[in-house]
Amino acid sequence: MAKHSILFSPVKGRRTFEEVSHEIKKLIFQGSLKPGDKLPPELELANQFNVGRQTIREALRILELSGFIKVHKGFGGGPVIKDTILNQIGSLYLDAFQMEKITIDELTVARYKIEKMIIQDAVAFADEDDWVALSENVEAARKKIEAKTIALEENIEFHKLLAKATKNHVFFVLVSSILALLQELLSRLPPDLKVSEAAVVSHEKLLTELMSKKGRKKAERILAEHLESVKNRLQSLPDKIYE
Amino acid sequence: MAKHSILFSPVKGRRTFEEVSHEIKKLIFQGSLKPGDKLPPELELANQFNVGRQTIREALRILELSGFIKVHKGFGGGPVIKDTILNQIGSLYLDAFQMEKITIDELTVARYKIEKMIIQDAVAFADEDDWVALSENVEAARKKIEAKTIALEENIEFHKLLAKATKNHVFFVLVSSILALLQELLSRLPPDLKVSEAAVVSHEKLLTELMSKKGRKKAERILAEHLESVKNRLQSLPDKIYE
DNA sequence: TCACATTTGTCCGTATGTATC
DNA sequence: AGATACATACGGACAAATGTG
Repeated sequence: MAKHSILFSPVKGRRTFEEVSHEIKKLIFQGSLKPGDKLPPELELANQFNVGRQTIREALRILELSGFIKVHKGFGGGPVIKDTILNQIGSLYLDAFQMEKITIDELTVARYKIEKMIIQDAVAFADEDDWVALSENVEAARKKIEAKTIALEENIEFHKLLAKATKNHVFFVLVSSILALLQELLSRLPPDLKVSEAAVVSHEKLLTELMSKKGRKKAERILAEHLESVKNRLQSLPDKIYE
Repeated sequence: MAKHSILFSPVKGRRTFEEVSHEIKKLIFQGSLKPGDKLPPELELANQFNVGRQTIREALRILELSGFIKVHKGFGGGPVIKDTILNQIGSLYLDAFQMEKITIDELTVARYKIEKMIIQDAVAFADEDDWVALSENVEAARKKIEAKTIALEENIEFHKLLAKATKNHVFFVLVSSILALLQELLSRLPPDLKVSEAAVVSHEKLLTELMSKKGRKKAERILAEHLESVKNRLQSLPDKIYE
């Protein structure tokens, strides 16, 4: 028993489906349920928790929206544990950004300032593994471009790897959620190979400057130009995302 | 009709309850549904959308978790539109916090760097209204302290007002979501009048320095000390938030 | 305090759609 | 192509909570 009752979640007024989703979350946090693991089908979950199917379904909706599971239909389907919940935060940000009437310009400015801060910490704290991961990323992106396919995932991943190199998980979460938003927005534009290639080139230059550990100022300039081009691309989006 | 078909959300594989929640979201974004407005009861929603009640309930779960509505039980109850969805992001961050094994230390460092960046923009872009709002905030907090009650909401609000003064909504959303997480964590600690008062004093000093427009360096130092004390308070939290 | 109406919360039975074998 | 196993969705029923008279 803890000294104070500070670690108990409120039970009063807790609905059954909240109880169920909380229990499953707990198993995930404890590591009993790992990414890729399959949960039993709804009917068996209902039996095991001794609740109705509707209750299970509402619990699954919560877990799904929170990003903990993905539900597959059909034979051999059912709820599967996902590997990250960060993308889900991004979609909530998308709603928040819509409600706060955020402009592409504000997004670009904020992203530039935050990522500028991040590359400072990245060069300070990155280890060999980080540089390898970043190099492999631009290499993979380059190969995709040469195969005439766009490298959206790799280009997004590049910025996540930078954030990871700071060794601060908060930056990683913040950048990941902003990037999830960005990916949402970019996915609404028609794919463009040239734009994708330009991004890869920017990343290559940026990485070179960062690794030289002397060209931080130049790296900042490359970052600014890179984000500006993304911004221009975003400008062609319609104002309202919800039709 | 738009030039490209980029503004259509995917309909493929869209489940009915997603369709319903999307429609209601749309009404909120359009302003047809404003905060405080009541949605019809589940059964009538089911009739209006011509779907079953189960479908409506799953749609409501999504809207609830996303922070768009709050559901009240009993007579005169039903779904009510909320005024902000930002707080909801905090609880998702709480999950990410657990999943990504974020430490109090990382949180403090990240918050300091981001808020440092924010006060730079705040002094640059704040107008008279912002300074008035900030002054009124510390005044209200001071009065609460003198009445021997803690000023948690005011102290959280102070940092939101700073972010608002940057005139960049992205910073506001980012800071709001981090603060929502912070509030979640602090609410798990027993209230402490002295700590709350110390925070108010810090805010007063910080504001004075910012308004003098000369003491930015000093303001940064005050901010650092202030966040450090919040950090020390958070250290007493148990490791696992989920019991 | 006591009914009473309203609305959410929960369960069950059944039917349909869908992906895999 | 057909059978299987699963999610999805509908309708009806009752319990529990909540505000009203």
